[in-house]
Amino acid sequence: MSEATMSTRERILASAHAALLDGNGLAARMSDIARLAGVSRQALYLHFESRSALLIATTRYVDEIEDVNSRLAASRAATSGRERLNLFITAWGNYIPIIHPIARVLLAAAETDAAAAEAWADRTAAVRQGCAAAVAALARDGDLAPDLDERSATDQLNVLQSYRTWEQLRFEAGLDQRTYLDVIIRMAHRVLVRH
Amino acid sequence: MSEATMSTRERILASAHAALLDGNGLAARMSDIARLAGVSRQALYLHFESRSALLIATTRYVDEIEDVNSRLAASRAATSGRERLNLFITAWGNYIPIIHPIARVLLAAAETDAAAAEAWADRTAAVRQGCAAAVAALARDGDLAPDLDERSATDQLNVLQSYRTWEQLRFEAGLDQRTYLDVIIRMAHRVLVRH
DNA sequence: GCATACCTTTACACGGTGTAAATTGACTCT
DNA sequence: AGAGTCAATTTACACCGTGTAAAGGTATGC
Repeated sequence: MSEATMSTRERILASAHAALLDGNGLAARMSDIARLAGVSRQALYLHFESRSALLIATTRYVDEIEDVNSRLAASRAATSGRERLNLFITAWGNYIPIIHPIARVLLAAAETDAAAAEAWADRTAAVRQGCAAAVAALARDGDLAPDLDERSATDQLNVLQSYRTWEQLRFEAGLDQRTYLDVIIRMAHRVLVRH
Repeated sequence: MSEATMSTRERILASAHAALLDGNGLAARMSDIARLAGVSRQALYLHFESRSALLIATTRYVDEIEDVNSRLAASRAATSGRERLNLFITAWGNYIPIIHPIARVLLAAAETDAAAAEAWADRTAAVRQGCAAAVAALARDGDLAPDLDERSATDQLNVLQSYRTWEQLRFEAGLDQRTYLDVIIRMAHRVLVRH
């Protein structure tokens, strides 16, 4: 889809995405996005109610063009619970870097904007469901640590898989993506799997 | 120390603390803090360079009145590495709720303010040191999981002990403080300790 | 040839941070 | 008592970013 054939709305979304990816993420004011899209700042408000609404729409847009669903679908095909755990951690863990730049800003907006907070909550709920499914698969195989109920196991896996944990390990601890995945897989196994 | 005998600077810090504790944490604009301290908004700028500087000073102030140092000192007295791990997790885990309201806002400010970011980095570095010490004590006892080097073990403990992990388990997962501590202690043992 | 949809330009209100300058009041030093 | 100094006050304003408002332009379809 070339620039020219894209609808204005799509161009705005693509530009919001680019602005968020680009340089420190600080350059994503409404006027920056408008300039990138080749449109007036006011045109943004014709398509989106507010900055928050635009950010929320941008996450959905990226989910779509990066096809988050089929990425995660792979893990559902796994036969064993352990395998499913690995595949889910890998699939989600490799998607985090992709939505990170948008999520970062959406999360900041959620601090003051209720709609953004709710949009964020939706996303985390979806991830939690994936965690719950992986835990259920482990339990079905009898591989879940015997002192854990599924709910608590889900909480624990969810923390390991969280966006914030990724941020800390990648940026504060300085791990590369491959090492991050290794570390989380190791932690998840030790925490969740019977041994 | 009564209101009257406190220096203006102290009254400002106490008011900043109160404003941050109080109601959603949203009511901590410079003007709110000034009103609480019974002082003009401009007086705040006589004592602190900027809002960020005031937030940073407030964290130090709270660290002092809550005596974070002696709280953490307890864990250093432990004889075994395992005991030290437990004591450290408990001590820090019980301090997080106390600084949480301030840290929350400081962290938000760090998004755009370099000084705030650095102040935050200082704090996390201090916690990391505590993690490293606990890991070293485990290693000394031969209780560290054999597939871990101390650096990676410190990263992993640090993630479990992080402010963000606490936030997620307390507020997203809905655990109470006691359960949070139990969960983290369990995870830390399974992740770090040889078995 | 007219309506409609879409976008533009210009202008402004609002909230919050930060700066500037002139003024007041109290305390100290000699 | 008077000068100097320090802390705080009042008032006013600049700046930035979001969001609103209104009026004008242009292409497309009927």
